Amino acid sequence: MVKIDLKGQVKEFENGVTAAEVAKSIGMGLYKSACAARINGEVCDLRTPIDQDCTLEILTFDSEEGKHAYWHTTSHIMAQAVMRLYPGTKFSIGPSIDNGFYYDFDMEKPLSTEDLPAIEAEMKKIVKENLPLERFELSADEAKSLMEGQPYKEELIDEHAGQGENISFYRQGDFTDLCAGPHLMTTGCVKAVKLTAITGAYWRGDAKNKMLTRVYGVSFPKQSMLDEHLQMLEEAKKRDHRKLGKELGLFMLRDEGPGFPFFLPRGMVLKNTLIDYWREVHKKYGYVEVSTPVILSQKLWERSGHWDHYKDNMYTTVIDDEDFAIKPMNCPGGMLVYQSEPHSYRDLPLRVGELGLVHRHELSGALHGLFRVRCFTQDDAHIFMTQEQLKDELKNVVRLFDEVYSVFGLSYKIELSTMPEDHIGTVEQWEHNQEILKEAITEMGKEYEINEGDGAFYGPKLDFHLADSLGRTWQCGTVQLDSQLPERFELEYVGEDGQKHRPVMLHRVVLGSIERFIGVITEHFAGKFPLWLSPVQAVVLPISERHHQYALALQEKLEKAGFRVECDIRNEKIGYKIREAQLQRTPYMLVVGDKESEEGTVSVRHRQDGDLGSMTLEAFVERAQAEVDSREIK
RNA sequence: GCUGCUAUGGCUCAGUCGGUAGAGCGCGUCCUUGGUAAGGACGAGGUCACCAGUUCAAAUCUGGUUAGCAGCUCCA
Repeated sequence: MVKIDLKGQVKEFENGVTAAEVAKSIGMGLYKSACAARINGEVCDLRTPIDQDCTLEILTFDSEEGKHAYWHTTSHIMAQAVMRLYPGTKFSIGPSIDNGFYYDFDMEKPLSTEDLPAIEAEMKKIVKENLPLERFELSADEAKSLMEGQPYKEELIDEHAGQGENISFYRQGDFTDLCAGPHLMTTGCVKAVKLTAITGAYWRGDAKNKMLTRVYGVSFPKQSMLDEHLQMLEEAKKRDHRKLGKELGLFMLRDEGPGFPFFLPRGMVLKNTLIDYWREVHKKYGYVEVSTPVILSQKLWERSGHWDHYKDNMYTTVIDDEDFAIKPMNCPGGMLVYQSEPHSYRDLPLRVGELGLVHRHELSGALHGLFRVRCFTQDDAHIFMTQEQLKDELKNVVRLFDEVYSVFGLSYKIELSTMPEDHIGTVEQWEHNQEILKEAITEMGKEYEINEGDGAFYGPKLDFHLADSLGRTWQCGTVQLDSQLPERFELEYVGEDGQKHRPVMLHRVVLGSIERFIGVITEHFAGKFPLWLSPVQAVVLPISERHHQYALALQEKLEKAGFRVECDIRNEKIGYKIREAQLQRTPYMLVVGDKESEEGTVSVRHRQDGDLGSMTLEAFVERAQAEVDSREIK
C-alpha cells in the first residue's frame, strides 16, 4: 500500500496505482477533466504508476501544466491527421506553447490555408475514434528502427542516446511519436479544435537549416471556450497599436521609409509628454543628461567592438573620404563624454542619461509597427561607479524601473541574459558579473528567468519584458553590466588613495525605446491614455453656432490653465460630435449650450464615466488638475 | 533575410467568367441650429502598389520588384 497526500488529505492505495486511477477514485468528473498530474511537485503523466508515498495533485485544463498536456496531445492528433492525409510527410517536433500548440512538418508540397479545414475534419475523426494513448520506452537502437525514414526523429534519438537515456514514445492508434509527454489518456478528451495559422519555421530554430511547414492551433474542452478565445483575439486586434496609431493620428509608416516611423502632431504630444516625465523622474534619481552625435567615425566603432560584432546592422556613410557610421547605440559617444575630463571617486556614481536617436538595419521581416523599427530613441544612460557601488546602484536602477512602470500600471517579467557565443571578455569576468546581477535582483526579492546565451556581446543583462495586446512580450527595460568598454576606452577615476582606477559601468534603458514603449502603452490602455498623457485632454462641444463664442473662450481659458484642449465648432449635432470625441478616446467632453453659457458653467462628460453633470469651469479645472498631478489611471 | 498570404479613392472594403472601376465613412458646398455615440441634399476624389509579359482586350492571368500581415531567425 502507498499513502498519497491529496492536498492535505491522505489516502491509501494499492502499490502501483496510477494517477489516473486515483483521480477516478475521487470522482468521475475530476477523472474526465484530468490532463496531467503533479507527483511530489513534478509534473508527469496520468499513467504514472505510484509505488511510494507521495503528494499528488491532479492537473486539469484550468492549470498551466494541464493546458500544456492538453495542447500537446492535440498537436499529436494534428500530426496523426496530417500523416493520414499526406503519407510522405516527415515529422519534426510538435510542442505546446503558451497559447496553443504547433507541429513542424517537412512536406513535398507545403500546406496552404485551404488545407486546414480538411486537417481539422480528420482531427475530429481521430477525436471521435477516442483512441487511448499508450506510453512505452525503447532503447536507442529499437527507437531508430521504429522511426526509420524519419530523419528528424533519428537526429533527436541520436541526441538522447548520446546521453544514455531510454527513449519514450506515445502511441495512439496508427500514430506513434517520440515524446517525453505528459499526455491525456485518450484522443476523445479534445472537444474543440481550431487550426489558426500556417507558416514556415527553421528546423531547430536555426536559419541555416531547412525551413519546415509549421501549423499552429489551439484546442479547448468546450466549444464555448474556443469561441471565447477567438472572441478575445478579435478584441485584442482592436487594441493593436498600428490600428489605433492610425485611428488616433499618432504615427504613420510609409513605403518610402520602411521601419522609419513618422510621428504626427498628436503622437508627438504623447512622445514629448513621455519625455518630460522621463526627465522629471531621472532628475529625481540623480541623473544628468547629455546628447552625443548620430554620426561618428568608423574608427570609434572599431575601438568599441561594435564594428566587429554589429556592423551588419549599421548604416554607414563617407565624409571627406573618411568612413563614418550612424550610431546603433549610444555607448561609444558616452565613453567620449566620460573621457573628456578627469574624474574623482567623489563624482561616482556618475549617472549620465541620453535620449539617443539610434538607427539599426533590422531585417525587413522583423519590422513590426512601433515595436520593431529601424530608427528609434533609446532612453539610455551610462552609469560609472566603483566596483563597491555596483550592487547598490543596480538596485537603484531597478527601483527606478519599478517607479516608472507602476505609473503606467504595467507589470513585467525579468530575464537574466547570460554570455552569448559571440562575446568579448573572459568567461571568469562574465560569470562574476552574472553573479552580481543575480544577487542584486534576489536581494530585492524579485523573480527572474534565465535566458541562456542572450546577453549583449559586452556583458550580461537583466531584461524587463512588457506584454502587448496579444500577450506577446517585448523587451523594454534592460540593465547591462559592462566591464569591456571602460577597458577599451581606458576610463579612469582617481581614488581616495590618489591612484588611478578603472570604473565599472552599467548601460540601462527604462522605456527601452520611446517608440516601442508608445506601442506598448497604446495597447495597454487601448488608446485611452491617462489624462496627463492624452494628446487632447478635453474637447469643448458647443451645441449650436450661437454658443461658439462661449466655447472658444472656454478653450482659451483651459489652454491658459495648461490643458490641451480642442473646440469642435463644426456644423454638426451634439450627438455626432460626442461620438467622434468618444472614438478619439478624448478624456473629457465639455458640452455647452444655452444653459451653460447663461450660468457660466460646463456640462462635463467623461469618456468612461459618462455624464458628470454641470459645474463651473474652476471646478472642472481643479478636478482635472488633480487627475493630471496624480497621474491617475482610470 | 526565410516561408506563406496580401496590395483597388484619405480610411474600411465590394468588384462574378479577362471587356478600360463601385459602396460606406471621411472631405467640399448648401439646407438644417440641434442637449450627450452618426440630421439631410448635392459634389469632388482612383493610370486598381510598381515594372515587364500573355491577350484583340488585364484591377482580374503569368513573372519580377516594392511594401504590408503571420510566423521563423534576429532584436530595444
